[in-house]
Amino acid sequence: MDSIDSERNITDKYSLRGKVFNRIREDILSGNYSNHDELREAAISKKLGVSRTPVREALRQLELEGLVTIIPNKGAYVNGITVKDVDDIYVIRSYLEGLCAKWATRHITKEQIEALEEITYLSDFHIEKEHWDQIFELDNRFHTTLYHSCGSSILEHLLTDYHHYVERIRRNTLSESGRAKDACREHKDILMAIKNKDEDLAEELANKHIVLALENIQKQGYEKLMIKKPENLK
Amino acid sequence: MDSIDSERNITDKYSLRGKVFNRIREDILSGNYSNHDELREAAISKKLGVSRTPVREALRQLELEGLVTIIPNKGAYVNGITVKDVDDIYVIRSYLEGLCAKWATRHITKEQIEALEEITYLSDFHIEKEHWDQIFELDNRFHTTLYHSCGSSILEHLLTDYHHYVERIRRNTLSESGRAKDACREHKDILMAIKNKDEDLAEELANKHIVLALENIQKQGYEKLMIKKPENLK
DNA sequence: GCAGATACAATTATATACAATATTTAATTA
DNA sequence: TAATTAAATATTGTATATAATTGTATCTGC
Repeated sequence: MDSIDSERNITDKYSLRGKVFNRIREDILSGNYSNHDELREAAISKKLGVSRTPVREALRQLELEGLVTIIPNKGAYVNGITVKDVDDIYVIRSYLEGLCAKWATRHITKEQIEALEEITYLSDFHIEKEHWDQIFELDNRFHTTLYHSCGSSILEHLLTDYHHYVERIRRNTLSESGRAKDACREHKDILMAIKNKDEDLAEELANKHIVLALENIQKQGYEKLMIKKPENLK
Repeated sequence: MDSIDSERNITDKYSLRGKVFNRIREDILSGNYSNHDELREAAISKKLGVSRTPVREALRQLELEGLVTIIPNKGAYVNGITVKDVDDIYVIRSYLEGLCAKWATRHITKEQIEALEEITYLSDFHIEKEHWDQIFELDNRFHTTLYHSCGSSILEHLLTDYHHYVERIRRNTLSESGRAKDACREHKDILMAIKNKDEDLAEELANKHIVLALENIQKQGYEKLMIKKPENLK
């Protein structure tokens, strides 16, 4: 049940192009395509029952996102996400989530703090019950709320992108290990530092939170995590 | 003479869409459009003498880049770059350029070091002669070479994007102040740290390099820097 | 004069048609 | 047979046509 709203913006929900974009993106990130696979417009449009136009637009966007490479007059090719990419993204995220927490300390509102408190509170409940979908959903909401509270649309945009990029792997780590409990503990610590207006501590803790997440992934081994999901594509 | 190659990839040079993309992007970044201006497909395609298709594809890409907001079935609107955006980008860059220098220390090749040495050497010459175009060009090359040498395509992609984003403002600071000389000095120090395999120092210096650049911008005042360029659009 | 309905104009969204380019296959020649 | 060229085929690039949506102005009834 991929229930979290993967949409990057309103467009995606209402336009064909948005749906095509999300679909191809999802297929790449979840491993339904292999690296360097050729993405033929006609084939995709036929498979999805639309014309080539929305497919083209989606491919162009995916190119900008870095998930697809387009060679003019030749074709579009999958830029699969490698193990090294995941490592790099986590390190980059560790820096930026730190910065985000720091800025959030300055800009966060009362309402946002309360939202974060509710999230961590609820997380405890679902972790106890091992409701993996809800745990993942809440983890997402914690981070995106924090991104929004930092007061920088630039940083929010960037972190949201990366967060999404490693969505699949994050979902797996949260459910297939004891990571969820630790993560929730770390969330609470970060939130406490923010509430105490200690921006340096908030930065340090948020940074460490991502470093620990990466270490957890590495401990589990990537093979298990980046496995192809046997989705029925019909 | 906007001579530096603004192309993000090969596509841009050969396809209409790429040209349209670069043109609109350039117009937004240089202030030829005002914030929240509506970008009508028909008008742009007519102005540039192409059909609506490549214009649409370009607008979709610019949406992903964050420079344009698209409201479904309504229109595309300019997301101008604000003073706060510039500040944020510089702070984000300071973190990431630091990380880049750190990684470069581990992954840089002999040839790349030599390229960087040549760049700083040449810079001295052109700074002496106040050849602003060449100075800017060399500054670009120093940074992009460093981005490439860090061994992470993800980080390279990201930094290249931001570098481009603030291109106009960077060009102005380098030419309208004594910043060029300082910047070159800092480049040399960073390079020296990398050569000495001191990754922590390299990170610190690269970080500081961007912080100083921002302080310089703030000292000059943004108004002067973000001024609309009176390009003749014909 | 105003609230709501309706028709019309403007604009985007998608589909289709056509053109340009690249790739493959087959034929031809040394 | 191997290499080269030419025709056929497939694929992308661009333009145009049609459908759907939104915004606006006008009209109607009160």
